[in-house]
Amino acid sequence: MIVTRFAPSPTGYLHIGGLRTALLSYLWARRNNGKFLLRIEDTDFSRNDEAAARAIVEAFKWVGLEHDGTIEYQSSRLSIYQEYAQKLLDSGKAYKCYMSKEELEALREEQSARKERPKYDNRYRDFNGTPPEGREAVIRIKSPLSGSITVHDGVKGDVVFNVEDILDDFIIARADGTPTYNFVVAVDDALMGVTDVIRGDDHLSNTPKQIVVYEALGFPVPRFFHVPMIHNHEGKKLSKRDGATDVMAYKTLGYTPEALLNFLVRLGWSHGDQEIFSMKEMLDLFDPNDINRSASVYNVEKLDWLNAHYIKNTSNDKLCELLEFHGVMLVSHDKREILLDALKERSKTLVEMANQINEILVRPTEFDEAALKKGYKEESPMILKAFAEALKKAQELHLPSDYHHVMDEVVSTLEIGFGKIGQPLRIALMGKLSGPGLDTVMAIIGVNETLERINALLEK
RNA sequence: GGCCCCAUCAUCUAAUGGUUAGGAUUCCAGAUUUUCAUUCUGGCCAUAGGGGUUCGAAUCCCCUUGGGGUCACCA
Repeated sequence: MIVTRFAPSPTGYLHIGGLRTALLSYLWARRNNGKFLLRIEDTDFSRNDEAAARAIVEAFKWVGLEHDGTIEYQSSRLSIYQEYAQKLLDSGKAYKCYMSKEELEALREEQSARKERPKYDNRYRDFNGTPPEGREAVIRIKSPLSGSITVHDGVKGDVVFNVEDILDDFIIARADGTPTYNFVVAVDDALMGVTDVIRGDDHLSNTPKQIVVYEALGFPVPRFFHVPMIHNHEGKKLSKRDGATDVMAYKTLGYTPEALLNFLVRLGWSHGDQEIFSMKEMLDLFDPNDINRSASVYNVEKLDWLNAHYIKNTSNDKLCELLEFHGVMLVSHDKREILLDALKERSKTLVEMANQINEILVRPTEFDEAALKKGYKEESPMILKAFAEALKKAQELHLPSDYHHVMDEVVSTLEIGFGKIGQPLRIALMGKLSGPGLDTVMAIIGVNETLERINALLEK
């Protein structure tokens, strides 16, 4: 069975890069009828934040990712880590180190001065004398002193690290007894039965340390997939300054989860020329072994295009529901279908769509100056009056085509071009020169409102 | 700086060692639309540089350059 996990540290919200690795882990687990677990890495109590975990779950819920089992909090697993640290102590694979932070600091400075790699000097590795008084010990694990460690990575291939270059006897438990990251990650992944670790490639250089832990404890080493980072326009790691990095911000901005997930799955992964992936297609096709080796730049232009695509292909019922979040209530509107059919073709985001709906439903309070100058001519009032009269005489106006009919009549009796009536009418209805078809707008707001809006412009 | 990773259009990417280096987004032009948007058609744009290996290299090897990541009693 394939077991994957997403293991964020609770920093306040779900990051867009985190959502990507979560998605990939989720897809791979589901595709194999495996399990996708969620673990909150909160061993650093000074940064612990309850609400952050809830924020992550909320974001998962929004995009539709479901994790299996209960959420594991590392802060509630402390006794487990202590137990395994003790095991290593007992078997002589770890030891207590009484060096103070100050001594460590001094050692590092010396080493840097000599242009050496800062590194613990193993002074307590084989210590069995009496410990110095009043010192709390940290626990260090015995790392190999020579040779190399190879990470077999499904994305990067085999990556060989020279032990002398990167390792020392690193700390697995602090002086206050709390365990450190590289230790707990390995212990938890092993205990939770994780078989495939899919995570950002910023963790690649940590992996040898985790392998040291796996091996010391006799745990099997999982498969690793280190997914390249998402970069910003400057080519740096994505940060808050680069716009929306909080997943929930995308909801506020009017993106659909489908578009966002589709966008993220195509960063660093592809399947031929295919751009549109439903969740089912992702589940059928995604394989972490196909992930690209290189980083990709985060660029929302394609997300906009995808979002427009998904809006166009969403049912009106569903759109209605989604638009409520953006303050638009349409359930009881009798021309709902006409309205949504017209606007779903022309909106990149739900926010845009909501705005366009309001532009139609709410009578314009002012008329755009430039539009008046360009589209409201001397003869315009006469034409609008004629159109208003024709509207009053007409019977049974319901569909856009009914209104179009009336426009056609007026245009041919007055022997004018369509633009002569279209531009002033557009200003009357919308207050500006752009927008959906006039016949559609009139069908939505009805005859009375249309006449009122024409009057409002004439009286101006 | 040490170590590690990476390198195809502006961006996301495709190409069993043999293709006029393909698709998508953006951008530009045309068509459609009373307008704007949509849609459709077309166009611009790439193998970082230098050496090898090979009949043949985007693809394999080496070097250079550029970029990124990581080096804690953070995660």
